[in-house]
Amino acid sequence: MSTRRGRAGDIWLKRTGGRREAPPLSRGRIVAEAVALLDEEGVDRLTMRRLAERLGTGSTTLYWHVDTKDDVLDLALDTVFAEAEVPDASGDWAADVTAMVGRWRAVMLRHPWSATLMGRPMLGPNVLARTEFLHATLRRAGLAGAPLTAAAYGLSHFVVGAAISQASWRGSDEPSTRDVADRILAADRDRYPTLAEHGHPSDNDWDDAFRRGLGYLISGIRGSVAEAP
Amino acid sequence: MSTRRGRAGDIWLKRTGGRREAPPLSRGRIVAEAVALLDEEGVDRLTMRRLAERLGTGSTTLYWHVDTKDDVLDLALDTVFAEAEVPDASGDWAADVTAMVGRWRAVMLRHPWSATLMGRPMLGPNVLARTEFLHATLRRAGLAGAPLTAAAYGLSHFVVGAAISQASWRGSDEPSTRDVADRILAADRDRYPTLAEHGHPSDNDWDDAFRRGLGYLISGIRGSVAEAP
DNA sequence: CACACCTCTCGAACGTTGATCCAGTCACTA
DNA sequence: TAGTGACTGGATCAACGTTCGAGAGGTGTG
Repeated sequence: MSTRRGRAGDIWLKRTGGRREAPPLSRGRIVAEAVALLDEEGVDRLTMRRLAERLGTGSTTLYWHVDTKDDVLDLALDTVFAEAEVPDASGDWAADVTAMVGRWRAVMLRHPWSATLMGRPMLGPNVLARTEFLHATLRRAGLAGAPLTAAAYGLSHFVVGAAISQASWRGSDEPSTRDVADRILAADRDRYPTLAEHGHPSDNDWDDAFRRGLGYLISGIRGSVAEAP
Repeated sequence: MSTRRGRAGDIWLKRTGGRREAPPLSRGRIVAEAVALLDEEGVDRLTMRRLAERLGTGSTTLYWHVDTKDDVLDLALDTVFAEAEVPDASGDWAADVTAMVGRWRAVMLRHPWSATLMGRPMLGPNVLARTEFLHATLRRAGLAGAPLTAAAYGLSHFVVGAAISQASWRGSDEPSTRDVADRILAADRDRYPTLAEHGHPSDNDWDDAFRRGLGYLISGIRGSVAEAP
């Protein structure tokens, strides 16, 4: 008998290969799984334990790769923004801005949890790259200084606000926020006459309102660039 | 000796007066204290236990007046919006809108937690009343149908986005988000040239950017009303 | 006076969470 | 063979939102 460290047969319990059989846990795998979990179950179902379970590890293992749960959220948030492709610069700044902002919005609607997470500083590289594109494009349009800042911020505020509003509408469906809202407006029709008259938006209405609203903003920016070139 | 129910002397333990000595716990008192707590310590320090402690009651008592913690947040959120006074309608719709939206923003900056809570459906009476005012004012300006919806939504998206962005900037100061951002931009100056060039906004810059951005939006709306009256 | 009833309070407790401690396991090097 | 550094996870902690059920106080009814 050779000297043994463990019980006989537990070779089969040991992990195989030069490394682990599955790709070893990494920050990247954690974040990717977090995004999947957030997409499937929403932001308040994301638990370190549940996340670890999906990854096939112990929950405490995650803390080797990540400092806190907030870090996971920050990383997940920045990750999804990579989906919003940065358009090539064409000659038409308004078209470029519209394309970028539209994709940005699409990403947030595809991952509704991302909209609700926007209350934290967004300093990830993907977010910054897209903000940089906005600034650069507006600069090419002839803006600079305070007007440039205002235009870039205005556009991003508009997208963020739009995504949050729409996501919060669609997020909760028990017993369908729409019904609740309808009942409120019906009950106090005299208090909110204009609101009640217009009813609540369908998905198409949201898209249309977004396009139009963005149009207002861009035409306002264009006006300011025209009058002081 | 008269017949006694309790032990001798425990009169002093009983509460005095026809009712409790302090005004009895009520939904209103709970919400008011919640707002105070949120203002002082921020959103993730709001605990049912801490809230109850400040009210001098047991934590479980709150659940008689309120169903869940989310209800407290919803109520607190709507409550602060009452601070944004609804302006009297003047002849100038743009001025009215500017006033309303400016006060709305001021409220959210005064209660930064409110900005981060915006990811939930806002159906409280105070929020609705202010949204109604926006709609009604724009209607008086000559808008109707889809353009009206787009304009009203656009304005509220802009305010919400602006407040969230600014609040998230000011919210965390450890070790001052500004420093972190500066370091990131300094490290990757070549990746974010336009961004780095403009630096990060002071409070005055935020105000200025808000005013200008709102100006773009309103002038865009005005343009659309002029060309199709 | 007794009894039932409604409103309101709260201690104990349950299950879950984010996070820490520390004892390990593994591959690699000297 | 011993040692090192990268990585894992079981036990554990304090805190949380919420439920349960036992009550206290006031009001009404006979």
